[in-house]
Amino acid sequence: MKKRPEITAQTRQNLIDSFWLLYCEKRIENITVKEITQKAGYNRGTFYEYFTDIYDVLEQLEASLIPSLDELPQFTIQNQTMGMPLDMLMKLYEKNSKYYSVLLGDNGDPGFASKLKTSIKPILKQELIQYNDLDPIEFDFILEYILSAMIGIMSYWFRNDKKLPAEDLIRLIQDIMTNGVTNRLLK
Amino acid sequence: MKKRPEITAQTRQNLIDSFWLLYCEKRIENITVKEITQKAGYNRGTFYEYFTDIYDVLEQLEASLIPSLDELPQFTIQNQTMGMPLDMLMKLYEKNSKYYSVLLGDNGDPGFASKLKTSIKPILKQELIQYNDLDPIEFDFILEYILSAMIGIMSYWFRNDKKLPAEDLIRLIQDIMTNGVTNRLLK
DNA sequence: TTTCATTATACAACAAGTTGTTTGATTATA
DNA sequence: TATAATCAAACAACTTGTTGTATAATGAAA
Repeated sequence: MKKRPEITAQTRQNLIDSFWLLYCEKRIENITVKEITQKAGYNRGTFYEYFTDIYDVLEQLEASLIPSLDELPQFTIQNQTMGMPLDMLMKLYEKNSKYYSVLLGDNGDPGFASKLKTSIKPILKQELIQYNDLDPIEFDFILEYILSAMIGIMSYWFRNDKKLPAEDLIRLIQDIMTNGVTNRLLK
Repeated sequence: MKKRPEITAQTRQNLIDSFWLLYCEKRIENITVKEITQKAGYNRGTFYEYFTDIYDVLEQLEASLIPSLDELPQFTIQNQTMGMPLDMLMKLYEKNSKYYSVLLGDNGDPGFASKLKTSIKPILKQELIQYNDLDPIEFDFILEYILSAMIGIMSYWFRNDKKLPAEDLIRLIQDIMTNGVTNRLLK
């Protein structure tokens, strides 16, 4: 198998691309193998040479979008001051916005947000753990809080065509994170 | 049709219940009408007397889980001090935890979180708008931030069998919201 | 270089299962 | 007894995953 990588890689990618076009339009459960292969110009059977089923396409695609530890921008308190994972997430999002805004949106995959959090948590943890003596459990909750908020607000930002200038958004989040949301809300 | 509401309401509920048992086990697209009606002890045709298709069941179920404006606990700055929507969401979640933890979980429906946010936002907005002079757009971002964080951390809490005592969780969130997350993280 | 067997790639056709609908028959209740 | 509620059976249309087959690129032998 796979003795002609240029060809199979191309076919694979064509199928993924067609899948993505459909995924942007409708829920995954309404996508058929027939549609994908027709759009890509292949026989339906060919699909099964590359994927076990439609969910396999999504999984493979998602896997390629989850940053591995070493390719994530290195994160230290020094270079990030307070920014926390803000920059990291921002860059990640920017780089893959085409996919992220859909996967993290209303018709996306709730599992993807989890995968993303899971991949980022260890990095933050490792760096932050030395600066506090929090109960590990409580620490996890705080991380979950931060990442949920960030992913939520970033998705909102992309969804709404970046109505707010990027600088304003960053300033806003940083302010909320350092001074609390209450102060900002109650003047 | 529907001249004997007691009976039809019961049937409807039985079908929804069976659907829910299956939904807790597997992805919605692998659920068949046959399975639902078999589990509930009805003929397959009966299903179509009540729902147009399987997604219709989920939609109807979700609709019953989204609080309407008037049934939401009234929220005022006075009685909530800083708590913001915390108590509100907490009670809502507690009341429907059986469904919320699944719908908001990894295999849930990403659209449900949106629906929930959309239903809560106006209430917060209405009450909070008078206490600040924020730019409306920025205001929306802050709301999105808060609700994403809250829903995220609450889901995490339920998913992990409430490892943290409820009081601790509430105190934690309130602290983060009033004093910022940074302070808590960096001792 | 040319030939030819190998095999990677893609295809067409298949059985099995689901969907949503329809028709007409059973219950049971009011 | 009239009819609401459910059931049984059958339907065409569609999707799925698999199997066996054709095409064409590859590389070793002549």
